[in-house]
Amino acid sequence: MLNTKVVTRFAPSPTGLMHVGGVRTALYAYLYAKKMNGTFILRIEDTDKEREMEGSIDHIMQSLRYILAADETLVSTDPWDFGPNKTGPFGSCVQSERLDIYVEYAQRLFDAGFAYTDPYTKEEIEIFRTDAELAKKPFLFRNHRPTEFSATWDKNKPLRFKVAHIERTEWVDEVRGTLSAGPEALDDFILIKSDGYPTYNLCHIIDDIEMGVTHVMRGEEFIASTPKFIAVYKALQEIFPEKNIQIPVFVTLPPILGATGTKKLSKRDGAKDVLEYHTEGYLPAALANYLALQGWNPGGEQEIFTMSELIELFDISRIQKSGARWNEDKLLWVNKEHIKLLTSEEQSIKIIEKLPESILTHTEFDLRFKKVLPLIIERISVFEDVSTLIEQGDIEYYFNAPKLLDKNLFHWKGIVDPTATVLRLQKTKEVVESAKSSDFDSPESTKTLLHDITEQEGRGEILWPLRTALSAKEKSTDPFTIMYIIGKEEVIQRIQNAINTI
RNA sequence: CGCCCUAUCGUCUAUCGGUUAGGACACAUCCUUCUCAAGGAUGGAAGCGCGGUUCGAUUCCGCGUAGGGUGACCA
Repeated sequence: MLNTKVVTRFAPSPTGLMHVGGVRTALYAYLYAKKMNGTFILRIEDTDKEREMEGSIDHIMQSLRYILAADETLVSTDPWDFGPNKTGPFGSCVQSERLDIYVEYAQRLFDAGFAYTDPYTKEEIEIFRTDAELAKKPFLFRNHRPTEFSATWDKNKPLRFKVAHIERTEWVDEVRGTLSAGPEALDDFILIKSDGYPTYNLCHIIDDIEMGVTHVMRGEEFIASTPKFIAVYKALQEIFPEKNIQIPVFVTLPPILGATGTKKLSKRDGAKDVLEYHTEGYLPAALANYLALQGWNPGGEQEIFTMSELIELFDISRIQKSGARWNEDKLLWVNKEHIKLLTSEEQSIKIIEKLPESILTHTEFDLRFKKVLPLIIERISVFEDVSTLIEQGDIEYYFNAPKLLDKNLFHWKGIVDPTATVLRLQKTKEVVESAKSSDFDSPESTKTLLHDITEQEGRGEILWPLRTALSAKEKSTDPFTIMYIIGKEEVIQRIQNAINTI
């Protein structure tokens, strides 16, 4: 009985910070696993001890926890079924803890004649390579393959895979269709380095087999080496017929291009550490939404999706072939749309945690905040924008009377006429003083309250100085809304302050 | 130099041989009784080129062209 359960994996090497390209690969693997009720594995490929970076594994885990927190059905804090902190039936998910397994496989490959000790030094190989280059010929190690092989594996030297059949390779990629490569793509490559560490080429295949991985999602940089991997699979199938080894389904993902240039996204192109998006207040659901659409789409015209919708709709056959350029403007828009999707409680929590004491301690805070919330929401794209609004004094005036008034700001269209401006403010104040409290029930009712005076005196003539008196800002929310928020008494006070200033 | 992949508005994309080639982001203009914001309306904007198959090609095929990947004791 064949086990048909889908198993996907994300297998980064801990050599630096995660950026959005890597996270998207993880996201697709996750979406597909969830859609198929399968298993998602986070595997750490840390066999290159020279390039490994301290703290990188932790950073990878944090990054995945951040973006996959978008999955509202997730109960655990860890989105992976198996990972560096959770071993599976196959053992550890960290390759450096699985070295024995690789050596065992390598020995079997050696015994079966699929691997041999590389007799050359690095320097000798380098000479072969430059010779080939000078002769304008492609370099193939197998042209220098020794004619006789030692009977025992010399572990002080690299172990090379011996390609059994030098021939054209053809395979099916779920995204690209039938792919093929000529025999030039096949060469003898290193399985185990002279330092005893196995290479990616060997480990990832063994792990995929041992972990039962059914679908391998990765970037197009791996297309070129796929014939080599297939050759290893074939050798292993021959050695271990009882294991019923299946070649996984290959799913090639298109590259994410930098905002400028034509190359794959890199740090040079402004690729940010994924956790920076966290710091900047991007919602996991928004980043997942945008990222999912960067190289895939379900057809149709909907653009905003929740994580469960993405899981529901995700479909390998609709993954894009060509690269997608990273567009931070659109990401910002997607985030804004997701902020709107939150409940007002969720929005409030995110905003309140950024507000200063001077606002939080206001006696009418709860009452006013409820009215202010939608005004803030329509002015932000990420929650971090709230901090900017605060710095610019765009929130303070909803709560506290402005302290510094610029007397030049009160004059409509810059026509400096203090007498006229004071007179209009005076008249406005009188209207407000005679108002009923119900006139402050909504922005519409305050507008009605001022209807007659604005008609008589002119809209700009009345509203500009009034709004300036209320907010002390050149640009702000309209006066009707501010009046509704702060109430009759405070409106009168602020107008009086303005009159006194002018 | 070899092997390989890709190609629709500025960007992300829809179309699965027949459409006035649609949507979104960005941009511009207008509306929304002052300024912003948000919202609405409108607009400009695309099938890389040449052949072939077909009654008909953005779509299928070939050749160019352009961009990209790969050819590590990296992954």
